[in-house]
Amino acid sequence: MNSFKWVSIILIIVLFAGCQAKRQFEWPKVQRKEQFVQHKYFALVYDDTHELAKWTSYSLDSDEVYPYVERSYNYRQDPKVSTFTPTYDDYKKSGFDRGHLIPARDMMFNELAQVEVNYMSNITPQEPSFNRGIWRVLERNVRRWANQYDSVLVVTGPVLKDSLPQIGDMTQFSVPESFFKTVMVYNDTIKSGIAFHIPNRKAEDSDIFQYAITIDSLEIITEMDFYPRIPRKLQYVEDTVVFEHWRK
DNA sequence: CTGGGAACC
DNA sequence: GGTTCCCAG
Repeated sequence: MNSFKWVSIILIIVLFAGCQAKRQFEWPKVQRKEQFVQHKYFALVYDDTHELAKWTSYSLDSDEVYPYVERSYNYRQDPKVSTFTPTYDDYKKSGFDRGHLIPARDMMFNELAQVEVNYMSNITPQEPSFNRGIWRVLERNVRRWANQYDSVLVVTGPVLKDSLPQIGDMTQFSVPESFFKTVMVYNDTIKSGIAFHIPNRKAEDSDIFQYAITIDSLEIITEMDFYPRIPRKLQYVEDTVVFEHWRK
């Protein structure tokens, strides 16, 4: 009886540790003092000086790409962000799109996902020609890769730095000069990563691969550690881009 | 909520 | 033409 009790406890600890490791693998390293928010379908860190998310992280599986619910335009305050975020009205007549970091289209597999994706913490000011142009093409490719590889891990964010231009009436927030996205395929068959760094303006080149870089290079630009739990032996996933894995 | 625009397949 | 980013009213 006693040994059964101990075996149970150890089993629970091992299972818990396993779950923790698996989940943590999905998002970048969280620094001290950062405001980390965990929703059901994605995680983010909110930057209170820029009043934007510093990064968002989610996984997209092939069976989530098919839309089951309608697209919502109900932009609400993120209940899990303790500080006040910019409002819907702050973007009115600003000349910028309310651009999603995690695409609304990727969270149409159920109602809660669609509610969460429209929280203002996931919204950033994007030049319309950027958001509706090359950014959308990149997002469409992410869905293609999710279908192709069953599941992808995606980290998306604005490149935040000092002295960005500010907009907003109620809440002042920064207008990023560029955005990034990392995509990681990590399963038993294939392990491969790619990053994109694209200016927040009409793209000179419509080919997304002109903006592709290694995850390592993006880590230098953003001063972030995107996949802190990746084993040392698999470092090539971050320091190389195998374009054949990503091109059609 | 409806209509329309732009970019890109 | 269809899809998917949106905005304005």
